[in-house]
Amino acid sequence: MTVSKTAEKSGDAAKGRKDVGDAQIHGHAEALQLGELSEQLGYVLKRAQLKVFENFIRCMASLQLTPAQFSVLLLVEKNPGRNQTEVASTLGILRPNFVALLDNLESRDLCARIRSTNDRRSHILVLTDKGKAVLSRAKKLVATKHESRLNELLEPANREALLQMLSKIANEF
Amino acid sequence: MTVSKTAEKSGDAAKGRKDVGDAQIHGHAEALQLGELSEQLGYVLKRAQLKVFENFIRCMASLQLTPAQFSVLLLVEKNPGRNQTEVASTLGILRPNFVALLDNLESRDLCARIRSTNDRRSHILVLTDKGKAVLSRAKKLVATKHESRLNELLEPANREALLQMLSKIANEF
DNA sequence: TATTGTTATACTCTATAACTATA
DNA sequence: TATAGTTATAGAGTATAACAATA
Repeated sequence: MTVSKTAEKSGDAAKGRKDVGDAQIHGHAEALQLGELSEQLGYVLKRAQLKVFENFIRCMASLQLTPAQFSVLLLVEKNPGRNQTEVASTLGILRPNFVALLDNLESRDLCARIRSTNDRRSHILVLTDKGKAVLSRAKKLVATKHESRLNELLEPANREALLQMLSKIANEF
Repeated sequence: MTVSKTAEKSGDAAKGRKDVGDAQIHGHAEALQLGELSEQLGYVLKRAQLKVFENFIRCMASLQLTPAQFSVLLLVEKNPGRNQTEVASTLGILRPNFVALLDNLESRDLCARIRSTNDRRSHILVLTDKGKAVLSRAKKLVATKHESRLNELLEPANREALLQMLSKIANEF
């Protein structure tokens, strides 16, 4: 919302000179001061989230899996036999919006809708063999390319603390 | 992307019973297992971010300020006299998308565009008196309603560590 | 009557190209 | 020629209402 994916240049910062004569003539080259913005949790959270998604998408380019698609595959693998409503609502996806997402995964033969015999209104979701194979490769990519990048930035203990705090916010805020 | 704003009920969890007979007949009532999803930084980050924005918007309802609008007011207050391109790009907002956002703030007399005398292509941005007053009230609302809520959840030291890790991710990932 | 999956639709955010006025 | 602000437009993501099939 506040933040886009490109446009990250952010100017070339003040080069340590005292006079601003150049800026007066040719325009300000100095980066703006973020001030209180850098203390705003929502702002920093949003920018961090965009960066992480961006990196995720880049790491998954060869498999063409978005974060949302990956989350569906993970959840269906862990909970085979659940219906669309259950899977969608667990992920916070509205049922109408889940249809196109599933159409995509199904058309790529990654997952399948099966009419439930108990309740013929329901579509039970399962991963196809190809879906399982792709998910397995996806997990490896996440581990070797995506998470490894994160581990360079944060200490393992910090990484765990970060996840725990974010979960707390997600669940209790 | 993976996550919507409503649809947060997430089922009423398993009630500690052993048999799943009821589920077999009337459908699964048990919550799905998140599994590896709860360890995915991107997933947790996104859900936390949505919760924080949701709360922010609720806290700001009386002033009708979105997170994006608040971030613009904060940045212009801290850096008066910069032009649209500078402010927008600092916030990661694309220039074309910044126009409507500014139109809105200007129509509410919160900020003003002033044609620069140095470079008549540029619009210098400043807060109006009303803009300063509204921003001041907004900051108080953020402190008393929004941040106070966060402080109930996290220890002050943890809050600072969280912000620092998120900044690191936002800037270096 | 209620629920599942679905369609249609609208609104917001984000992204790109191209115009205008200035430089 | 290049840049600032703007317009138009397209694409995601998200939201609500309503329908057919089934319970």
